[in-house]
Formats: sequence, structure tokens, C-alpha cells
Amino acid sequence: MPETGGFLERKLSTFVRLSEQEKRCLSEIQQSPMLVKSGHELTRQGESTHVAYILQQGWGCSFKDLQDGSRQVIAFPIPGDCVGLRSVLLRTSDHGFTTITDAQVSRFEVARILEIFDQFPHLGSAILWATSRDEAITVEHLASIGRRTAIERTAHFFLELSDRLQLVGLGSETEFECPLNQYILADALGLSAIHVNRVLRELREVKLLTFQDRRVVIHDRRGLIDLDGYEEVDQTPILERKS
Amino acid sequence: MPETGGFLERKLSTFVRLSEQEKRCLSEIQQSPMLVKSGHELTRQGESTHVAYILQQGWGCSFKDLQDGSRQVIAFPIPGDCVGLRSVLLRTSDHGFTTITDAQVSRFEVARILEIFDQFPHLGSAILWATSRDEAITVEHLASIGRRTAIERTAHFFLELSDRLQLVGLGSETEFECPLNQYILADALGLSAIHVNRVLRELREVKLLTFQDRRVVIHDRRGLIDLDGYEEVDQTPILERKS
DNA sequence: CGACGCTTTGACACAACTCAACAACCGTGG
DNA sequence: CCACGGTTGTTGAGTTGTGTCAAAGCGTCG
Repeated sequence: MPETGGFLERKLSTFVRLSEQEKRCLSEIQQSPMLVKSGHELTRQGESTHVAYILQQGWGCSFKDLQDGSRQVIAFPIPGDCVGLRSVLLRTSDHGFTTITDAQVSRFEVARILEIFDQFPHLGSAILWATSRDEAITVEHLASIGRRTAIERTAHFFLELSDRLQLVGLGSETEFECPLNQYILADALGLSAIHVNRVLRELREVKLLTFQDRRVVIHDRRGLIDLDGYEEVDQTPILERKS
Repeated sequence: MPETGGFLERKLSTFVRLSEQEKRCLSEIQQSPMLVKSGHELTRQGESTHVAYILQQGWGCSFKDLQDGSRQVIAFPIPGDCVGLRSVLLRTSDHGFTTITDAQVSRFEVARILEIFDQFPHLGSAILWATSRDEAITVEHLASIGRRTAIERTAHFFLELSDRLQLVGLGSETEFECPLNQYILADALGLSAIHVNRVLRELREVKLLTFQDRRVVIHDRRGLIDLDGYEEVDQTPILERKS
């Protein structure tokens, strides 16, 4: 657990300097998070809802179930990320969300977000920035699955995950916790679990990256980047307060 | 060319009933569209910008270029759709946009959008709805490429395109103009152009769909849906004015 | 007329999938 | 304490969907 403002404040702070008032507002909507057991489906594909969540602790994934029983994982939100914000504007949710570990989430009414946009425009743009970043990640994901080989895709996935975790202080340059199994990884990468296993072995053998015991160790960041053309995100704050 | 309000008004109207004032506002930002020649890159990957566009006429695509020279097409905006709205919030654009035919676009400052959010909240939520829908389409696209076979993916793509075009009155249940070539299609579907050709042949042979002479004809909608599990979007307006 | 963009086809290669089996690890209960 | 099933990881063998390479057909346009 980071400084009082939580992971969300930490993440948004890389984008815009927040006033004390805005920080209070953030704390307020993140009060009394609820506990959620591992494997619980917080939101279901096809349901309609008026609430969204901020993930406070633990891991989960948003996903889409297809007709033939297969599943595509869309994203792995990490602490500080919003869950289900998009769904509330569409009539029905186009995807589900399930926890992967025990987790804590803050629930909020979407109406609350609209109020915030009104009251704290800077905070509003910071949130818009965050959702834009999430979208950009989805788009990159799309490009990965559409055009990269299995090993490039996997390397890229872990680099991106590493960067996001570092942004909220949940990992170092070279190492982070990652309680995903190879089945979930497969559904995220658009591969079969068996092939994921082979790819992970190869990454290990060429001494680029190790994924073992719910833990990722990056042995050769440069090598991974060369493999897949990963581009680091520029994270310096770009919006300064006017006054 | 539809009624005076343009394609954007028509699209948003399926979501929320617009006041005369709001309609005027929409017309205003779409005044004096610029002409863009086919094959022109309106925005470039990696550039930073403060303007976005509304496509008025013609076809284009947003895409991502990868390190190895391959390309992934993210979306085919059609008239009434926004282009580059997300990019302006991130420091640099994560994708490019190029026209595919001669086109007309309205350029607008992002600041203008923020003003609209202020002045016409209903219009603001309609725009948010539209961007949420675009996101949902991207997510569906991701699932398609990750988990569907080439033929399912292709069928799904054309069904979705058909629905969007109908929404702005640019196609019927069974037929629409589609000036895409098989190379661009390939980059959108995450396939090789040659395989796209094979898939199109098969769709034609089993009498589901014909793609020829820049024109798509849907022979058997039901059959296509059965093939790929396409879900129609519920389009009844869900936001009614309060007063 | 030739050049060019796009489509079509065939032969072959290969990345990733499927099926099948086994190993390692866990918590549980007898 | 060990036996047990359940979950996850690992490996091999064979299959298949899709990519690559090569070439030809066909409009259109200068």
C-alpha cells in the first residue's frame, strides 16, 4: 500500500499535479473498499449497470466470452485502474470482469464521476487521460495479436505490464509479482496454453525473461525490446495547473 | 449526404434526442469541411497534436505501424465518426490515420470539445457514448483477431461494418459500398492479403457474402451470424431529456 | 502500347493448435 | 501419516490453418 492517496492518486499524479482538494476528492471516492474473493465475477458480459470500480488491491482481468466457448482477455487492470467505466455508457456491458486473486475494489456511481468532471475539471482531464492510456494499451494489444509472433507478443506483454506496475510502485525495472497462470496468459495473448508454455520456455532459455512461481524476472530488457519493438511511454506530466 | 445536420447528428440522435440548440452547435463545428485527397496521412503515428477531425465523407483508416514494417489497421471510421480524439490527450499519437478515398473532414480544436461538455452536457454524454461505442468495437476487434478463425473474423467484420453504415444511412441490410482492397482488409483482420482472398472466395462460394467491385453484398445474414456469433447492437435511445 | 494496381491461383513451408500423457504441487480428509 | 483429487506446468507427436513465394490474369490509365 503506497502513500495515503492510493494507487490512483499516484498514477494520476504522473500526469497532472493535483491540489489538496482534488486529492481529498480522490480519497473520498475510494473510501471503504469492498473485499472480493478470488475468482468472483464483478461484472458480467451482457449485464447493464450504473456502477464502476477502482481496483485497489489484487489482480483481475476483463474479458470477452465468445460463442464457441473460447475467451479473449482484454486487459489486466492493476491497482489504481478503473473497471467497467466504459460499460456504463453503453446499454449493456460488452465484457465481463473477474478477479484472479483476492482483491479490494472501490465501488462508485457513474453519476459521481460526472459531478467530478464538473467540480474538478483538472481531475476530470486526468481521468480522461487515464482512460485514453487504457485505450492506447488496448490498441497496442490489438496490433500485437494481429501482427506479432507468439514470442514477440509475449515479450511485449510483459514489458508493458512491467511499466504499468512500476508507475504505481508495484514492481522494479527487473522484477514483479504476477499471479497469472498460463491459461489466462493464453487467453490474453490469443494463443493456446500449451504454446504459451513453449514460448515461456524459450524466453527463459535465451535468458531474456523468466516467468515462474507467480513472479516475472526480466533478465535482459534491451533484448526484449529489440525482439518486439516496444516503445516506452513518456510519463512526464504534461498538464500543469494554470494558477 | 443526409439531412442538414450531417452524419454525426444522425448517429448521436440514435442515442439521445437533441435540442435545436444542440443541433446548431453540431452544425457549427462541422462547418467548412476540408477536402483531403485519397492516400493522405491526416495524422501520423508519434506526432503530437491538438486537433481532431470528424469524417464527413469518404473512407479512411487508423492504423499502427510496427517495427518490422507490418501494419495493423485499428478501425475504419465512417462518416460521422471522430478521428484522433484519443491522441490529443496522450502526449503523442499512438497511431496514424490515412484516407483511403478522397474525403472531407471537419477539423476542430480539442478545447472546443471541452467547451461543449460544459455548455451542452447532453451533447457531451452523447459524444462519450459514441467514443464508448468505438472502444467497444475495438475490443470486439481484439477478440476477433485473438480467438476467431480467418473466416469467422471476416464475416464478423463485414456484419459490424454493415451495421455502422446503416446507422448513418450509408447502406442497406444487404448491400453497401466498400472501397477497400484486400491488402487493407488483410491489415485489419490480421491476415495476409493472399489468405483474405481465399477467405473471400469461400464466403462467396458458400453464398454468404460477396465482396467485389468495391461493393459488399450480404446474401445470407443469418448464416453469417451463425458462423461467427455476431451480436446486434441495441440502438434504441437510452437517454431522454429531463425537461 | 506498356506500366501499374489489384486480384487470383498453386505449391510449399511453418507457426501454432490439438491430443495425449505425465510430473509437480497443493490442500483435504481418512 | 499417506492417499487423493484438483490445478498447473511440461513435453512429444502429429495436424492444420495461415503465411510465403512465384506467377499469371485483368482492368485502367497515361
